[in-house]
Amino acid sequence: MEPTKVELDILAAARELFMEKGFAATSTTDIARKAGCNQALVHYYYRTKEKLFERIYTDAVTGTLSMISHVLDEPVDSLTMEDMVNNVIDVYFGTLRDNPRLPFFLVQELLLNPDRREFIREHFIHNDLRREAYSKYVRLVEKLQTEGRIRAIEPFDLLVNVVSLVAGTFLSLPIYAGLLEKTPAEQTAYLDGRKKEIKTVILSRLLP
Amino acid sequence: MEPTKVELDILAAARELFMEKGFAATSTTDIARKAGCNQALVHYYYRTKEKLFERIYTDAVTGTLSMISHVLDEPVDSLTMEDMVNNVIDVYFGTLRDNPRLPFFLVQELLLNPDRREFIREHFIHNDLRREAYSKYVRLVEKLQTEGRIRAIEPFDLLVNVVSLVAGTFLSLPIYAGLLEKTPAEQTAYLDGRKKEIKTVILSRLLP
DNA sequence: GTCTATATGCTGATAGAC
DNA sequence: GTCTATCAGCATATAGAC
Repeated sequence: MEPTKVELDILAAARELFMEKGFAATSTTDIARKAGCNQALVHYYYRTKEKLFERIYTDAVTGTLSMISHVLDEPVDSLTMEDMVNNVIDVYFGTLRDNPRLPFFLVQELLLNPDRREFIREHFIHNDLRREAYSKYVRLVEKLQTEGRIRAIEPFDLLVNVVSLVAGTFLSLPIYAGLLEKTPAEQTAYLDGRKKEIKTVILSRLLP
Repeated sequence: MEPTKVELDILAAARELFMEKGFAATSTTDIARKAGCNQALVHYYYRTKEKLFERIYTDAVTGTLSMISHVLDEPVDSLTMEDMVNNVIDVYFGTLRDNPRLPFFLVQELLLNPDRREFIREHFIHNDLRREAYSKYVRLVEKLQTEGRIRAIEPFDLLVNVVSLVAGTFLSLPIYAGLLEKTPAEQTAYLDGRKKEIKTVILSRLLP
């Protein structure tokens, strides 16, 4: 059955509020107000606040994974390491520019609610899309290493490095922007500077 | 006046719970139960949950800053860049090993509650201890750069790089340990591996 | 200082009219 | 499908006995 307009509005409102204030601090009344409907409708469509959250969480995970998977599908033989690193960081940055709180949201709710871990394990760790994307990625890194195009590195380490640096940049953005009172133009300049710096860091680590 | 034992127990219980579940999901009843006293006592000593939180937050910020400041006081002329990077990362890792959720906690509550930003601004951005530590740090980086011991880099970028990589490691630990079902020994090995990798990354970026 | 009792308000969730 | 009305439960915070 086709989802109602209100149904989608509730989903969108909930996503924004969960990202903004976290699961615990968001009430179904907040969600209804933002969606422009009655509080009872939130429960009519999604039954519980928990189920609504799970829907949003899995959507976010799936979206992130398909984004990553897509980047890894690009051919690599004709590209320099510089181009490859550029592509990956550009795509990652582009995605987060539209949704800066996403990595924080994903980690946050994983850390805060132990009851939620089992759920996340099933939908993330045992996720076919993720398994496929990750083994594809590992094969690529090992190939580049065998060909002598990059220095020795554990694929998992490289992944954590990139994710940490990019996510850390977006986490530091509200500190930089909010606390140091920077203009939007300065924020964009900050992100561009960080992007360039991260490329330098990763290339310095990888190149022989 | 000397603080009571119960007063300190409440503070410790609140700190653990805020770090574990976040501000919103922690109730003063939880805190009282963990501290082994009555719920009314929490309010008797700290009046509101918010004030109790602010106390814990400033303590955490001050502790982190004095740790950083202390590392920067070490003499640098007789040290190689390798030694310097080793020292900083070792100290940073050591601190977080005892308190892995600290960086997450600090960022989390800054992001989630806009009302809290003004408070954090006063106690963090305009904090004398922080100003002193940061300008000390900037002078050090500029000195090393002038002497040609490191490549050109913005001091703020280097800071964000190190913090992102180390914090990212501890954020990825519960994912690595909790979701992938790793033993404590494997977790220690993971942290040691990450520490070595981060030193490699930072040195690759810095050395000419 | 420490307790019990309680006030007041908001929460998630449901029942039932339309 | 959408609303109003309402439930039981828990939250923070305080009053007042001891």
